[in-house]
Amino acid sequence: MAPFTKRVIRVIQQIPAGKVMTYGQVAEQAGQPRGARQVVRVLHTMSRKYKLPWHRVVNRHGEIVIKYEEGKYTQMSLLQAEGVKLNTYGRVPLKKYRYVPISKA
DNA sequence: CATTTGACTTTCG
DNA sequence: ACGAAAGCCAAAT
Repeated sequence: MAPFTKRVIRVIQQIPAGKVMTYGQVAEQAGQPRGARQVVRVLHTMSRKYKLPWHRVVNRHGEIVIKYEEGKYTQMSLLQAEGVKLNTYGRVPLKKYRYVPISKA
């Protein structure tokens, strides 16, 4: 697997409960600002084998973007279970919940 | 090897 | 603020 993929995994595992990151942010932290789609792929592939908090990753508006309705509900539940409130439009207020990593390793 | 495929992002109207 | 179109890049086919 590409080193980028590994870094993506590590970044995702570093997201604390009750916080979220955008796909773009994760990609950026993993060293590839344009790699949002690869982050998506990693989530798909690895969330089965590794235990990744895929539900803490949303699109740049804090929206739940998942392709299947069931997945959306799942993610909503998990987030709310961690104390994340969704606004009227069903979005996560990134202003409050966006996780900003400090180290850049 | 060429084409398709995304749980995305940016830009333009 | 919203929708459409183009851009991006690694994996699967």
